[in-house]
Amino acid sequence: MPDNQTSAPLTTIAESLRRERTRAGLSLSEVAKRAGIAKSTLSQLESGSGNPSIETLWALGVALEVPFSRLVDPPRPRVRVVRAGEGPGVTSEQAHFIGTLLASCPPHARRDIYIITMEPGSPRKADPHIPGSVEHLIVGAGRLRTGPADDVVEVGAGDYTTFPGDVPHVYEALEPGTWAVLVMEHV
Amino acid sequence: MPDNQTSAPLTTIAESLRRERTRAGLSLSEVAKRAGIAKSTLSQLESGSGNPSIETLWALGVALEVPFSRLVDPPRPRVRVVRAGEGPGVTSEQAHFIGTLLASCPPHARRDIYIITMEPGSPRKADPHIPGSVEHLIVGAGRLRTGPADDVVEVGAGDYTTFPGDVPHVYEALEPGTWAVLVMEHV
DNA sequence: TAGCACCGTTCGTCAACCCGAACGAGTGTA
DNA sequence: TACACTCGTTCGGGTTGACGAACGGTGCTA
Repeated sequence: MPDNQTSAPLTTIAESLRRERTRAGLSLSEVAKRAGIAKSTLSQLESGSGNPSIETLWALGVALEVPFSRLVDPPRPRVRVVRAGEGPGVTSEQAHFIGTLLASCPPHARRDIYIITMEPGSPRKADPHIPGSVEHLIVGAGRLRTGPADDVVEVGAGDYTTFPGDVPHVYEALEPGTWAVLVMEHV
Repeated sequence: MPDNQTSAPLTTIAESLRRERTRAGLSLSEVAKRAGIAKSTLSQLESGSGNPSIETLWALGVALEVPFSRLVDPPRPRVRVVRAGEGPGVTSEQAHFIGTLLASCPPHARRDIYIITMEPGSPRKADPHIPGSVEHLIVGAGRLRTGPADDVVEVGAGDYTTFPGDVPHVYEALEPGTWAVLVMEHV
């Protein structure tokens, strides 16, 4: 049961609207015109005062060209790739030894460890797992195209990537003898 | 640009509300009371007439114990796969794809993921971690001597080993460019 | 400097969302 | 049969969201 219900959605929406709008490089007036709403309404929404209706927020999602859920859910980092040898924060260094923390474990999460081996050919399309699941992948050898169906990345030996597992995602080996460590995380 | 924006959200919300409510086995009155909204409001929403505000829909999401996004996103196919031959060992086999479950995660355990790279030389002696911790190691390349100080094993690329982490243990690379995935498990 | 265009905010007005109450229908019980 | 209870729907009324207009501020141009 993911408790993303705790935080008030209104402030999240306010932040998301302004963030997505500035990211797109659009003015408040322009977005309001595209969405077909009054710019005064959008101004109040971005200031945090207001309780928009679904249709209003939906129109804004269309105008900003972002999926609706991105406006209400806090912007979770989706696909993250750590290339071999450039891990964020070397945590332990001792004689000829380097440790890199790839993903610390959230409380009460469950992580199962797999090794997967693949050969080039038909890409494997994985159905979504239970909501909230996250996949971590470290390539041992070969090259691999993987990630959510709409956001695929290519990783090689030693690379690390993580992405949500509750959406359709793919695995496709690009070289013979490709294998990887897969850590499946359930909430 | 995922075009999940096309379908009208109101009918989707209406269906989602009724579906999630019946799935939970709750009456309309009960859900309305839990959400703190009038049951007339919920009745109109489930009938498709109405354009709820965010706070109203959020309260319903909390009452139904479902993440907010499930009420607005079209019901994604929640395929829960129970593969043939479940259990430790080969769990999934598909065209050019083999998945092997190395270690199923015990409940309420925490697992942190590291990549460690080592060069031959002086072996790294690790002090015991907190009691109950277990280390899982998958070698990406090279060779490695590791394990508790009194029970060292030698592993190569693609090998997996696990041993208790709450006793003194060692890591020693036997070849240049040795690296491995380390999953540290705390209870 | 005056003029213009656009920016984002604030102010009244209207529609509609949300509410409480009342209503008809179904079920179990004395 | 009469009663009590709960179900989900429908009906007036108040609060509020969405709208349009006007406002001050900024940058560009003649």
